[in-house]
Amino acid sequence: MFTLSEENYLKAIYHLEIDTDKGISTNAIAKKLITKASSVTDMIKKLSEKEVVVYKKYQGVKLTNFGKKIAANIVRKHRLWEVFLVEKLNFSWDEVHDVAEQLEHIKSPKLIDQIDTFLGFPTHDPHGDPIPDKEGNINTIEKSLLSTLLKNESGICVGVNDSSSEFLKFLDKKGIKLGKQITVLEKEDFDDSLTIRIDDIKLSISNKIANNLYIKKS
Amino acid sequence: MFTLSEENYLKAIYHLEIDTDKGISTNAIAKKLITKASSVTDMIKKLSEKEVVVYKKYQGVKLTNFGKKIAANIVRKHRLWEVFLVEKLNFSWDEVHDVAEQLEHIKSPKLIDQIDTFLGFPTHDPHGDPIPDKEGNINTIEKSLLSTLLKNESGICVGVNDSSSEFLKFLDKKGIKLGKQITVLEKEDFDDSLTIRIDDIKLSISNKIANNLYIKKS
DNA sequence: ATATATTTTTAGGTTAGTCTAAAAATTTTA
DNA sequence: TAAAATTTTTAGACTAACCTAAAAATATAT
Repeated sequence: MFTLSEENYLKAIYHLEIDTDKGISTNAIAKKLITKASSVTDMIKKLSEKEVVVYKKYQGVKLTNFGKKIAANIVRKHRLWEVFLVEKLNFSWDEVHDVAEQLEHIKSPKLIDQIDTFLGFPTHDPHGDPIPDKEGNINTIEKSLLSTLLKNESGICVGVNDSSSEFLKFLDKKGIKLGKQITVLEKEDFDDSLTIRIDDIKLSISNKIANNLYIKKS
Repeated sequence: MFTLSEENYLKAIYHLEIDTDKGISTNAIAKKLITKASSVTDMIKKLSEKEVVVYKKYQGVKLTNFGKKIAANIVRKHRLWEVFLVEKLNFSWDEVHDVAEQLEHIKSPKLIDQIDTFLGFPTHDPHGDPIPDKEGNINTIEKSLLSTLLKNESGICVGVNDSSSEFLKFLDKKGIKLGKQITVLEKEDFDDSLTIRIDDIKLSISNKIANNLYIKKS
């Protein structure tokens, strides 16, 4: 069994490993968890003894298969709870993160199975992130950052990169939601801003926004 | 804000205060929480500084009004989650306790409000215990232990005293549920066992069982 | 009322998880 | 490739929540 703190470390390493297959550095983990590198070193030793990570001094860590499974299960719980909050309890997509951070640590296999059933076995959370299955497998779909689309390309909005409350509220204000069709009408070389069409409305969005929206090209 | 451990102490004291208006002894708390008296003394000092209990050495503790409100809120969350598990997620009444012990510590006022709404503002949990309102008030109904009923008296089963999984499973096996009409047909002086009628079936039950079932007399 | 038993508190220690500061190793730069 | 910068680890300390053992206070029994 893993403590709350151990679970948070596993989850952090899991997320960091998505971008790379190299060892995850002590500093990267410290930054993600807003803690000190020395604390990370301590915890890594503990996780290494529990055989959820492989660790050699000064070389970062990698999750073992066992560690990956534990981590994916926490992510699974997090994302299922997010769906539950939005679908059943009228939370908006910018309100769910902090509560799901707590709920993901509840230990009850039956509970999460029943939540999954109750929700009809969802495959993605409210931000478009895939929900791992019980074995920890995820179903990744082909998606591109909106900023990488060329003029006249279009697709469906399928996810966000930044899921901070501020960014999500901004999207709400602009009428940008998952499932919407988006077409790139113009790209400005000057500041990399875009003009897009969504619901037959023209919208000008900055590069920062375009760098945080995922599109499934059509 | 209170730690998980502090919340568990507050809840324990809250439950112990139901039976008495005297100070709750260190030993009673230790027994309830399966810990040592010395640990209880330590924690009591901390709770006393946080002004949720009144404490004088060697005289036990009492919750302050503030402490009562905090404790009642935890109990409220526990019982609402139990209803949710039974009503929405197909848990049986003997499976909910351990999960609710975890869920009761989730901190999100919106979450518990929405759960309450989603469930249609239930007043009692699956074991017949009343759910405190947001201010911590509980609606106590007139109820008697089945063991105190006289021959030929009858009433509705409205609660259990012991909510251990073993006892609840035993009740399931005998067909005893909340809401059932129960009539006392015989009382044996010899061992204080009872013969009762439930669903037009005659049942013989021991004093131990009768001491753990609450009846609303009719 | 005094001796005995019980309860409660104190004193001092442990573990998990964090921290700061300094030492050691690695990486970058010139 | 040697010096400088950065990263990582180690050493030592802190807090929360627990523990054991002993001392102190209270309650019980003769």
